[in-house]
Amino acid sequence: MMPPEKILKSSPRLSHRVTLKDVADDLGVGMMTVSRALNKPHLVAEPLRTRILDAVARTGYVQNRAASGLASGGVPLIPVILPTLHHSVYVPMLDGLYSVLPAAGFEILVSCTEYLAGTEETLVANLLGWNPRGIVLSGTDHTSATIARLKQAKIPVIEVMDTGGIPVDRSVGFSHEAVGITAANYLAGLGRQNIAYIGTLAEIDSRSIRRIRGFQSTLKEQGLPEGLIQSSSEPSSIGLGRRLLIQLLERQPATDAIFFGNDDLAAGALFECQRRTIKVPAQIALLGFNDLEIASEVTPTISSIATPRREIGRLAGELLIAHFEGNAASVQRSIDLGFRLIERGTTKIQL
Amino acid sequence: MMPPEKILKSSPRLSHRVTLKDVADDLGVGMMTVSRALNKPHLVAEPLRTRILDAVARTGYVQNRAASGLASGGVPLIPVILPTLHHSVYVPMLDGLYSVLPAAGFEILVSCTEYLAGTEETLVANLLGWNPRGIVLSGTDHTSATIARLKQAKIPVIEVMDTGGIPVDRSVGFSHEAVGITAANYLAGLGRQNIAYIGTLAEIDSRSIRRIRGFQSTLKEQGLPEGLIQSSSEPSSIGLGRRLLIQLLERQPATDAIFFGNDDLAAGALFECQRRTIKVPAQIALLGFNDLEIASEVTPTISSIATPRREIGRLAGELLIAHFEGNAASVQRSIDLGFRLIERGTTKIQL
DNA sequence: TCATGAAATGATAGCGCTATCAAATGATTC
DNA sequence: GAATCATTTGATAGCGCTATCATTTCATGA
Repeated sequence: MMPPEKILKSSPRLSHRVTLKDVADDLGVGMMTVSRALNKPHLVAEPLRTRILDAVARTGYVQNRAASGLASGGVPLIPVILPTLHHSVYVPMLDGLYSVLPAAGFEILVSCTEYLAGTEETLVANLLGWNPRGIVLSGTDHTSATIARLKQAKIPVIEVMDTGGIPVDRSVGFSHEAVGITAANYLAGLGRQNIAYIGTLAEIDSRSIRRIRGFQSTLKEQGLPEGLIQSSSEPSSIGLGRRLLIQLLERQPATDAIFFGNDDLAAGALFECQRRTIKVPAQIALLGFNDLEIASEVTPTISSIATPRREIGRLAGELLIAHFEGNAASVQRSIDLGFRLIERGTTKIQL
Repeated sequence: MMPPEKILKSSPRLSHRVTLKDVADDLGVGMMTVSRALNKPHLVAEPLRTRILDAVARTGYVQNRAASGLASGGVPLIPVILPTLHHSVYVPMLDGLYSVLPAAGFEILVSCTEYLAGTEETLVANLLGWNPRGIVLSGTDHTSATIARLKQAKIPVIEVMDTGGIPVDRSVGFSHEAVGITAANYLAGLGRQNIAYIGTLAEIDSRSIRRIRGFQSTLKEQGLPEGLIQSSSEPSSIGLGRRLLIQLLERQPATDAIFFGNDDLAAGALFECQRRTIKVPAQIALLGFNDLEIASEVTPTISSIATPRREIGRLAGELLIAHFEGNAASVQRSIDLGFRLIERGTTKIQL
């Protein structure tokens, strides 16, 4: 009688996928050679390499990323945590990242916090579970648990869009406080007396807070009354700009200049002014932020503060790559790419 | 003399991360118990479970997703492939997915093809390498290699935004051809004679092609001249709408109605009409598509065809979950959620 | 009292890949 | 022709986790 066969423990498989071994056996070569032909082609001699790549194409083999990531101790992945995709502010930043990272072999994984407190902490923990090679976050305000985790991960961390705090590792952006200062100085310089701010999350979002801080302190310096803040926790949109303008004018009908947290808000306010036949800029000057497309397409065109979002993304990507190539040490921790005030029709009578 | 010690092969580690074993040893329990406490808490008795969760929090343990995915034969991940994030058309669809998938334990991984041919094929291959539990694609046009891979993966595939082709597995969307028919019938019904189409990627994007097909065939039925098509390969934007209008009017100054491939194009065209003091809708009627926010915020408001993008995303997510729970068999393969024409100021004089 | 089985926990074997080292092969030099 | 070295390929041991089965514990009833 035969001895009882040892029953093989079978691990689950969603379906029998073609594995490295299948390809290797098919050609009668070692698994490592196939692995090399795919990952480090220069280490495999020409005739074999071609045969292997053919076999890969023929069998439809796809690398199992989980296995690869486990074996090599990390995944060529860069998670990017954004506040939201509901307005297009962060898309150019993503473009910047996409313009350099994929070419260097990194995949980008986009996630959004939707400005919800605590979301970032969970996201960071989850994303670090992938063992990514680096990570990109928005802003420099994070819970201490998040900061601890990021430091523990020992991977490059790039915080984008803001240079206002102390970076965990490196930051690339611009100073929101300086934006607030520039806006207030500019509007005050136009001779405006009652300068207000319309934005979202004025007390929650740290970038808004910094902008408002710079704005208020400058108004004070200029001997002007403290600016009214009209804010909402809704995401920024044209309609919201319209509604916040209505609310603001109820509180302070004498308002003669407004700085906005985003151009879509400014556009909404402009539309509402036009509806009410309030003359812009004669009666109220409007200054937007971010230089979104809509600002230069409406009539009158909306003055705005242009932010180098695409460049921020690109530089963030380049810093990561520099880090992986081992020459990042010399770079300063916080890189300020500045911003640019663009004077258009809503603050200046166009000839 | 001691025998030469076998030198342990060391695998690389980006940094010593806390592992399951660390947590287990710390508490003097088995690894499986810790794993269970995290993944199937009901299988671990109360006092121990709490101790384990405490230890996890204390040590900052994060599950290694690659190891977990490898061991369990798949990752609770749903990749979503979109055409682009450069306009906000697809964001509500994402919202819909986010409203159901994370609650059911799935992570969402967003990627974009940017309408580049071949990108989708590469993306699908890469993404399937994660062994995801399901996948969401835009549209029903894919290369045969992509279709083959998707079928081979044996996971649910949901194609969203379009019901025009034969789905690989299931599709949720609406008929772009019906949109074109509705638009043409509506504008013809207003008595317009020279009806044109302004859009992007008119010959490349299959959804545009289908819309145009329905549009042209309906004009023909109505005994109207073939509609002029003014198209560009740039991404849709306000400025592009303005430029395409200029080009169109050069080709055919008698144009009295235009159907647009997206509302931002319609807005740009409206702005250009206003600049040229062309009366809208008296001289030219404008009909947009997608009912983006800008359509209802400009003056006159832009008539548009509203598409149920959020619902499409939500339903796609629900179909996936139904599949995982084993009760998807009864659902029809292609679900048409329809669309709605919204009559506003650019096609109808408002009282 | 002891069988009986449910509930809780643990030991073990891979998942599919890559790092590492060993071996084989070929090229080069004296 | 042998020694030396670079190039190419292969065998093996994990990476950290979970599925599976084995074991232990404990309540239950005859």
